[in-house]
Amino acid sequence: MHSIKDIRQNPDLFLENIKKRFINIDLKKILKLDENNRKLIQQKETLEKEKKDISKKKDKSLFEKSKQISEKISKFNDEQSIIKKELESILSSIPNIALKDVPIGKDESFNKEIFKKGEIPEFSFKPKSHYELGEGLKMLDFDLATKTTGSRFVFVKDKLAQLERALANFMLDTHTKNNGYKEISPPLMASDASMFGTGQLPKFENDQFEIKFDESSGRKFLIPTAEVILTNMVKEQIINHKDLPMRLVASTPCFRKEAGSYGKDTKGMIRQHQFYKVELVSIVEPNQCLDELERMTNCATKILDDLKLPYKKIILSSGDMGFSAEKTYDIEVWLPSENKYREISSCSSCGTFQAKRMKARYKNNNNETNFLGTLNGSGLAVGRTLIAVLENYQDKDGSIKIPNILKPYMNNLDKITRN
RNA sequence: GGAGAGAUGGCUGAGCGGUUGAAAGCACUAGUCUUGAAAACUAGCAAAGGGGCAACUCUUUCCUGGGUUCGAAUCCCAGUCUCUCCGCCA
Repeated sequence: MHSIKDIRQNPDLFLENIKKRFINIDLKKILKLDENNRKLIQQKETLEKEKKDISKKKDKSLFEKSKQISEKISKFNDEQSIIKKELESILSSIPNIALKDVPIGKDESFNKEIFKKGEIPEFSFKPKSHYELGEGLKMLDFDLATKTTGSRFVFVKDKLAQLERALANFMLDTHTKNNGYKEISPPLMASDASMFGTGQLPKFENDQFEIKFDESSGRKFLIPTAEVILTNMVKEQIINHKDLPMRLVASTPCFRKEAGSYGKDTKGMIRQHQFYKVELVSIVEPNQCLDELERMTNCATKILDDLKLPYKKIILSSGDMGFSAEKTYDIEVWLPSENKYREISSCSSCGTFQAKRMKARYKNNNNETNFLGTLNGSGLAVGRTLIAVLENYQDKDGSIKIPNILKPYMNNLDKITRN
């Protein structure tokens, strides 16, 4: 959320930044609302002062006047709160501003590659897709999921289920032991306020699964990513700078409607309503955001290095970035069957954008209270990593070699073959 | 599901109709002392918003929303959340 103060003080800069995002914002309307809002506040405060003075004097002859003032105040109050609400609703649906080094462009075609790494495997045969491999092994079952649940779900069975768990555990171990992240096992549902805090609400409500509770309780949503719940751990708090940075990692299921992607990736488990993801979240002083983003991205790519999976790192263009991000790196892993790279991680700095929505602050060493910086990144998407392992480690007979680093997690199994 | 208790500043915790933005303690910051540190002492220390070039000043805020009153952290109503005990249950 952008603060109206910043917009008021520097409308041109703001307008320019908004253009980079290729969205329409009626800046004039915002400024007009702000002006009216402040005018009403002034009028209201003058009356409030008057009223306060009367009650301090305790002069009975003025009591009647004070009553009249109260009525006037409540009129101004009503008027002002309407304007304030409108102003806030506009402000809350404006995305974060892209940083200077973010390539400008309206969609993913303007994303820029930073580097490629790893050896693309050569096959003496035509490499199969992960779902052909998984179904061949009888360890991925999409039809069964359709029967029990519906489309975009999958049963992972037997050794592949174990492999999926091995991947998540390997990632968690790496991030906790080597990268300084604290492991969290969080709730998988979040309140509407938390969803607002990280930016899923109000604009992207259609992508979220809402859970029906008893009528008296507040709205709750299945988390689309652990980012929501981990980031909101500092919501409405004032953190001591000595406790920063906070680095959190969680392996959780994620739930997404994928509303806007009908017909996209309908085959296989690339795009599911439910998938496991190991998520990294960092809470830092705002001036540390960019350094932390590099660090976090390195933590993510290290997993791929260890798994010996080929990947490339790209920086997203201004138009392709998520709502809350000011700068985003995507990591894309090589999928032989598609003969291209596919997203497996996305690491973003959100600057103070989410913190302002969450009212998450910290005291710096001058004892001043400021908004925190927040970052999030996948480290990595477990389901897609499973896909990448299947496809990159496949043999001609449809069996899957186990990456060396995962063997301790797989009882030293070398290979997954059909039973 | 039944019966109670509570929600106050970064934290703990007083206040229960009138300079209370709010005692006290802890934490934090600065200073004195010390070779340094600790301890002790002294001082400072809430947030949001408005006005002003600024010094500064005004308003709001004691869970949320209503109400009573000239005046509410304090009284009344509704709601949310938390805790304790009993029951039920993974």
